Amino acid sequence: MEPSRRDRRAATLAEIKSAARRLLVGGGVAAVGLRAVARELGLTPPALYRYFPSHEALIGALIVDLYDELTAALLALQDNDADPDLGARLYLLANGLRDWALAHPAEFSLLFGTPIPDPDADGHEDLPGHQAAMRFAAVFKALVAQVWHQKPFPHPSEDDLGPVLVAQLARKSEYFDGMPPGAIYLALNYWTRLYGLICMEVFGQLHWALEDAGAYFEAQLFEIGEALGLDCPVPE
Amino acid sequence: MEPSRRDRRAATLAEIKSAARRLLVGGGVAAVGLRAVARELGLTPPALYRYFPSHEALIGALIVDLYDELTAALLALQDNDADPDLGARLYLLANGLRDWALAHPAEFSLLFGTPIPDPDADGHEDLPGHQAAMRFAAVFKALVAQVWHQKPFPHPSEDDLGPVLVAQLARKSEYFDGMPPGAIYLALNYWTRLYGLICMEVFGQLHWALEDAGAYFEAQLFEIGEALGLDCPVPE
DNA sequence: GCCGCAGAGTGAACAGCGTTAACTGTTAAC
DNA sequence: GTTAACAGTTAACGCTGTTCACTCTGCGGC
Repeated sequence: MEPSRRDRRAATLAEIKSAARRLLVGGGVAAVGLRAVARELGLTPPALYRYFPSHEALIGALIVDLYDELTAALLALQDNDADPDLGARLYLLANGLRDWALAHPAEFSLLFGTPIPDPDADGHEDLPGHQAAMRFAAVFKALVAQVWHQKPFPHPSEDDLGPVLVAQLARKSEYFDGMPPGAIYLALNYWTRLYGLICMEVFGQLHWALEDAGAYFEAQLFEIGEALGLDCPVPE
Repeated sequence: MEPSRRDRRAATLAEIKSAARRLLVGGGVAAVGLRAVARELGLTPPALYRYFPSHEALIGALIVDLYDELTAALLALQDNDADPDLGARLYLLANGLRDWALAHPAEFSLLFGTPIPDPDADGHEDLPGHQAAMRFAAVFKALVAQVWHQKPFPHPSEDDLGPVLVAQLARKSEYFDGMPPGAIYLALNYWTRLYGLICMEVFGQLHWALEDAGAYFEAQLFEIGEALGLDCPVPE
């Protein structure tokens, strides 16, 4: 059976994204040019406009794909190792993110590197990457919420945080499956520190102090896990 | 007295960098083009090659200037408010960095946003921005070291950190004015968390959770200051 | 079974980019 | 007063994303 017209279109579309990614890992975002992609699969630049309305759209599609791939990888990691201990699962997740980032620095840079300051644009919530990013974030959020609901961890009181911060955190209580502001604060801390740490390592900003940040990351992971009331496994 | 030849050269050089910065704040790094700068001061693009050997060099000079400006601003902040309490000074410094970042997001992005993964280049230590960045970092380092030497804060033992991490940290003991690995670890934490936090806020990655990260930053600053044994002033 | 139309792809072109080369004035120095 | 360095220009090259007009191919409707 010959490939139908739609199949052929889907196939070349996949080829385009494949070539784009190959260029990405080879030379960073800057190397993913319209002409370079076209050159890669032996056709002329305007031909790509049959598949993407612009260069930016191509990059956007690439971003979505990468987010989904990362999300799937993390979910698979969770499923494969069905440890009943949620702390161990969170530990696995955090390490999985770091491993992915270190194994795919170019892709990680595209996803998490300087996502444009975006001054005060309101309608920036429906740009392609945003939903995929939310799906990715939801993986961590879900697990942290599970941890909370299994064994609520000690968290700062509302008096400690102050009314302004509490009001903002409380607004996210629904999203965090009913967690109280103090617990959301700790969840936010977890993400903030994990994210910051991985970014700094991948982007080489820790290099001046530590040539191999692995041990430091491990120690930090233990610290931030502790804040969530779980004694993370430190597998020597 | 007429301006000498050297003065004129210095003047246009300053004009170039001024125009470059104007474009930077107006439209981000991408807006700082050779032709755009030339257009800004009414001359042709090749004329700029009398002042900078390449576009990259121009950006590099801009980076150095911005680092120095930021460093000077932080030092001035320290001098103006000569609080003898080192904790208060560190608090002031951290807040000063955040204020500068929020007031100059485009400049901050240029300095701290995704500084190229830079795979395994060895000779990247002498690129223009690096020394300026080190001078900037030294401001924080010096103050933290002062804090330590005034009143050594409790720090994790070498057994807690593990031999691998301790070995790496110990290598920086000289740079950190003789602080022990455990204390350097906490100093590194301070910088890591402060830096990560500000980046996330400026780059809008906290926006999904907090529309105004000020209160959150304040709370975090208190936390990370606590780790250095200082009870940070929580004003009002 | 032929027609027609949508889709895929091409070639030429445009505007903008960083950069280079050859050239023209001005200006300071010996 | 001559000379040489300097600031600046014009023209051009190769690169980028993008558009337009065009061709060719193959599937669907009559």
